[in-house]
Amino acid sequence: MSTTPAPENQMEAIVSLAKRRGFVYPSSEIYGGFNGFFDYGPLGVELKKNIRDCWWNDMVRRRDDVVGIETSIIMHPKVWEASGHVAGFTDPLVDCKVSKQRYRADQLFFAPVVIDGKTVGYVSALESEKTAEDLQAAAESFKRKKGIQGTLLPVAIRDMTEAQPDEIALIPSPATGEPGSLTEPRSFNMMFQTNVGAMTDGSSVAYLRPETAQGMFVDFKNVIDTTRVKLPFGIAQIGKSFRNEITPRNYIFRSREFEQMEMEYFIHEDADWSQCHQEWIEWCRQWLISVGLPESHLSLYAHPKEKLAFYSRGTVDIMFKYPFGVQELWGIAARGSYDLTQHANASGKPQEIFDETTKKKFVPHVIEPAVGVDRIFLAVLCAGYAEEDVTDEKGNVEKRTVLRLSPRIAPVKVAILPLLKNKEALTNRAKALYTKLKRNYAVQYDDGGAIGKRYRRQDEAGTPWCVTIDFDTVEKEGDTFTLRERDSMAQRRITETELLALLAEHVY
RNA sequence: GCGGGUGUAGUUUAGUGGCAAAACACCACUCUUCCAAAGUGGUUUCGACGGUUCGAUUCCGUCCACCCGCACCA
Repeated sequence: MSTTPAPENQMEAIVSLAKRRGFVYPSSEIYGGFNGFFDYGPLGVELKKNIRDCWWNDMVRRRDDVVGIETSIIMHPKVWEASGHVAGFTDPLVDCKVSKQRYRADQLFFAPVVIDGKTVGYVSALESEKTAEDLQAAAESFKRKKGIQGTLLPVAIRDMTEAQPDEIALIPSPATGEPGSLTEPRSFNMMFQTNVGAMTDGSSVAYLRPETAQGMFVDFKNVIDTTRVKLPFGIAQIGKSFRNEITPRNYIFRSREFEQMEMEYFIHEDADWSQCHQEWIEWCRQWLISVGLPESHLSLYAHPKEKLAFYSRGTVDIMFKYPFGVQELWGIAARGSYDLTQHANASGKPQEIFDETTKKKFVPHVIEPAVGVDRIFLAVLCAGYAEEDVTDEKGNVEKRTVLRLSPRIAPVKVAILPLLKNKEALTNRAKALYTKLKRNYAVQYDDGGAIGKRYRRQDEAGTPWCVTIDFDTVEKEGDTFTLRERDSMAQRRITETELLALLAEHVY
């Protein structure tokens, strides 16, 4: 019988296991932790590296039409002006301290109520089709209620980004109608700033990249000039990105420093982008399945047209059912020629390709599958985590915690276990096998404690197979070991040749 | 950023204004012929800072972190 912990406890159990076994630690923990940042421990770094390697192998090396690059994390500040991040990543927000409502400052409007040339108060309104009328009506109502005589001037509308500090306390909250509860507009540009060089004035400001994608666009010309790629082709990159998230949440799901795997697939301007988009969505879905995510936990979400960024022709997210809800895992966006055009305009360097048939130059369009390594990491942990009730020979029921990770990404592929550690014949054979296997695979040698305990220890680490060197190995013909499978706990005898074949088949 | 909750060992949790504990884990030794065996020994803890107090892990304050809800997530 298998039991799954209730959803409200599952994240806790996973976080606890991840810490206990050395997958994920809170960042800077001895200083009390640091919100939005995480460290990956010895098992975690292996798992993460395997996720990256699988993606790189499948996306770059095993394809003829995708090449890889690695661009710098800090790029010329103009990159982010051209991409729209300097302007678009800023969202000044205003809070109402009484109602706890939060407003975008540029969508919250106000006006002074001016009677006989004297400002007697303020009115406010949210952005709508008739903001001006609303404010005018509010001003008239204000005048009536206060019983002030005189001539009311037409209201002069401004939004909260233009409010003077001494005005903010006088502007009523749209929620309560009373002044005094609104905060100053706070700017939340999500790009981390730093300074390059010795000077720290405005001229030296640079940004930590909030996405790796711009590297592919900025190096587009370099790649087509120095390699033999022909449309359609992709440029891929894996690397760290940084976003100063207002509220990091859900463990490593939304953190301030994270790792992206992005690919920009460039196609002819006349190509059927919709079909290409669909093909990449399916490719990504199959890839997720290939690293062990159950199809049942995956779903697609097409962004509604009216919510798309103006340059986007369509964005589909592959969603994953996390314990805390169905959340975005992999976004596949059709971005048209927006990015290359932006950089062409900003840099003055055309980003074009020559079409031999039409003898015309054009800017390619792009399909962008973008995924976070950390989100896949969390997904495989959540999907693989299980607690089972197992009954032993005496009828005792015990809990088994197991991490069902695909052999492709499991941090340890095989554990080599001598049945007993005080019998040299066993340990010598085990060490020889260990030495041989570790040249090509991540393997562990473990002779500590009883065999059952070692099996369970490997279960928690997600090791798909254990190989036990027993007396039959060294005393009987055939040099066979016990192969114990993590998921079924089944055992069978296997030769070294068969073990190598098993690994070659499942670890790729 | 707001409201609520929570911080004690690697993990899960007891407990107290006066020597800080248990289980599991981990390490060592003995033992052990296939699913968290047994014995002995051992390492490790009151999130940080300040206040009250003769004395604070405990009470108070501030901060930090984590969880839940709201808001936010070009």
